[in-house]
Amino acid sequence: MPKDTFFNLPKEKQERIIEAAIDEFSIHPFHQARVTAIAEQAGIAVGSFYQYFEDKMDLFKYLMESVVQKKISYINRDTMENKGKYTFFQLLRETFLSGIRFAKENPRLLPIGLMLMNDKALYREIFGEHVDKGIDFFQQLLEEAKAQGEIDPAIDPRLAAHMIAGMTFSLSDFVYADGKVDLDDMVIIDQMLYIVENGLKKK
Amino acid sequence: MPKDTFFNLPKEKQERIIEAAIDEFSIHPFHQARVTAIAEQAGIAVGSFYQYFEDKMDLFKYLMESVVQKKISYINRDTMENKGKYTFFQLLRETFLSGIRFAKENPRLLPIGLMLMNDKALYREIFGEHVDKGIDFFQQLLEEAKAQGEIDPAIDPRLAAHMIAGMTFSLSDFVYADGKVDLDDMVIIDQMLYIVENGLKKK
Amino acid sequence: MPKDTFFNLPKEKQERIIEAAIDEFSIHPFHQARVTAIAEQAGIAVGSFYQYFEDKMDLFKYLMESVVQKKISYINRDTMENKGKYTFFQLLRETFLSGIRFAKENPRLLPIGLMLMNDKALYREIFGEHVDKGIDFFQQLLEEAKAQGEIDPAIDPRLAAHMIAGMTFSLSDFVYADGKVDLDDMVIIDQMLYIVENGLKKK
Amino acid sequence: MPKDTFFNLPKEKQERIIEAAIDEFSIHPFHQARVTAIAEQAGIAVGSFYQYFEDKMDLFKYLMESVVQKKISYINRDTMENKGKYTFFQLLRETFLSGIRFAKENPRLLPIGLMLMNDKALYREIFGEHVDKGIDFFQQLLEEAKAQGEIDPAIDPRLAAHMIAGMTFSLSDFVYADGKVDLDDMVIIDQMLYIVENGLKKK
DNA sequence: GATGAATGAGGTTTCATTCAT
DNA sequence: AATGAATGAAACCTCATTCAT
Repeated sequence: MPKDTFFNLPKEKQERIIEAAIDEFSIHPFHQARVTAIAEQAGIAVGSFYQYFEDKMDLFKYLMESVVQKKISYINRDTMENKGKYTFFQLLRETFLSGIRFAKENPRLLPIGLMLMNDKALYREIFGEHVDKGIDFFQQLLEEAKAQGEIDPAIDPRLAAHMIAGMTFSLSDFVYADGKVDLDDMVIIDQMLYIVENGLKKK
Repeated sequence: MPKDTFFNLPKEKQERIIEAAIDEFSIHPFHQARVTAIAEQAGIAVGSFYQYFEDKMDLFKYLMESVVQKKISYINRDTMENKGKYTFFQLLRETFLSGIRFAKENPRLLPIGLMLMNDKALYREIFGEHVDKGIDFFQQLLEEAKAQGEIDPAIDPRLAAHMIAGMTFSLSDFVYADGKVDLDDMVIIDQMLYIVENGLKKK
Repeated sequence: MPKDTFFNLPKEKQERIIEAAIDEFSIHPFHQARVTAIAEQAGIAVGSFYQYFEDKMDLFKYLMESVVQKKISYINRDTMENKGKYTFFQLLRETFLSGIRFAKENPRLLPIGLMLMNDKALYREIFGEHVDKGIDFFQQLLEEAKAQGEIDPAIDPRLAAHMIAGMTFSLSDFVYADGKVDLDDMVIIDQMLYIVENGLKKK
Repeated sequence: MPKDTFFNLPKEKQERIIEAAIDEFSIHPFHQARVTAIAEQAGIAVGSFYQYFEDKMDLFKYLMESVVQKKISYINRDTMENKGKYTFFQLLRETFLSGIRFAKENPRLLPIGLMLMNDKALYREIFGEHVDKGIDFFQQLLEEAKAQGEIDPAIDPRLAAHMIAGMTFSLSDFVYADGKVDLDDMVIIDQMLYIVENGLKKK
């Protein structure tokens, strides 16, 4: 956790530091990211950095937790409130939509998350043992949907959850990284869902 | 490229070095991986390392290119020869199967690939600007299949290619990392294909 | 020398700062002692510290000089006033007694003094070139006693002074640090003096 | 323990490094001593330092253990072999003599030992919990001598041991630090012993 | 070719001191 | 006077790479 001194800073300065950190961490994996670079970019002295944060890891953890919070809030805000009213595929649509919006509005966060995902040692240090929450989330949705008869009974929910979770990565990646795309978001989502829906729904 | 001295080494020694490198790079991201550790593990002197390779990057590039070659060869060997005889979904099945076999037989390569995937600066240094070959590959298959009328004409091939490429990651991940699985590989593949096929095929 | 601002402080606050300093310096050698820790412990801001003292050394010097003053006053108060009435060995007894009382009442000062004693560079910076005052003190007493015929004429006063000064260290150390002791202070002193007296007195 | 690389070095280079270390540690307390200064003085690169030693503490521990070994060897060589033939006071004389010779021949080691003595935390890290061996040594000698009837039965051996151990410090200090001395070593020793003997021996 | 010691740039972190309020 | 954030010079230590044998 950042020290109080950090939170006492004017919002604008907090922003600058966080932005600088995101810049650095989105280009370099954790161990390669340099505190000096962050401080420089943020326009503060290295010493100041250590007034605000315990150490490099402290900032990184804070960043990661913020990202998770932020991402969850994106989804929750739009989607979860109306969970009851939606069919599984409608929920999925909302979730994808949130995911895309998040990716578009925070493009540099994605690589950081991905790097973290693939440095198991680091991941564990930050989130502990528990595996990807996203997969669990989709699995539960799928099980409920299956119980409701929305989903083809032949389908294994955990496997399908893995696939869908993977797709959200592809999706984000697709939207912001692939230069060749000219479809607009809605169309992309609808295309994806069309495929997924046909793939999963009860016939 | 490794120096001639490396290729003049007895195969057995080459192997030992490559294995040691894979060990190290599969645990640590490139910049965190230590030349000394590789040399130690391989049972050679650090000085020798620099007789064989220009520097750390030289070895890493070589490794990555080998992996790509190896992965392609896995797929080619079993699949591509019979490309003409298969339907798209049969080809996909073969491809997935090869992918799983590759992942199972070379489990330590996966994390290396993933780390690389997400360190854009590094990725570019090694593979240049060109994006993921896998996506291009699936896109081409899909376009051909669409032309043959196997695929729902409403589907955008590039998007679908992205999704499928993403799935191969999920797949590998699922197969060897998710402790909860007790399905055997064949069943997993069939389940996945069942979903994909329903999602994509012409109705 | 502390600045005027320090002496203008309410006594209670001065005390708090001095106590905090003693705490810190008795645990860590000078260079290891942290100004921040002292300020924290004293409940003042770091900035304030520098309103009161030129720098860390300024406080330390002041502390050391106070200690010397205090120690001398301990001895003087009880002993020196009656210097004329006592024999050398009685004086010595009083001095030892004062020393023990001082050590018991100010246990944290001892380690500071010892550390200082052994960091010659520091010692010189604080007390200049002049050597241990304690030795001079005992030497003078001894010379007077020798003149009075109390002391064995074969004895070299400076050497004996060194020995006695050394003993005061052992004594303090013995009294408050050696767990195995169960003699009470008086007995210890008397034992020591018994030895010293037999060693020195004219036969 | 230094690494093998250190012991594989030519003796001359080992010497140079040890000398440089003694230089630095005899001027500055452990935490203030700079690895860079040692390396510079020894004419090696900082990196090399870390090829030879685990870290600064590693070198320091090695140094301290060497000192203890060396000091013990000084005493043993001359004294302990003939332990049976000597009276207590003769043994003491030999011990003092060894002590002085050691101090004269290794003048810079003394301050290091003293600094260590007074940084309890450090002392414990290096020698563990066990208290000053010197005191135990003298205590045992005293008890044996008391049993033999050499020592005044009124004397408490532990207290006397403390005093004598303290004297060895004063002694070393006296010999090499006090500019005013012009007595030669033998005379000093004899003077001291004269006092001690009169103080302790049975009447 | 093989070895492993030697090198030194570079990274993180600490902390005395200054500064602005 | 009081505050506590800001500063930046060091310090320790790592490790890719070079060098000498």
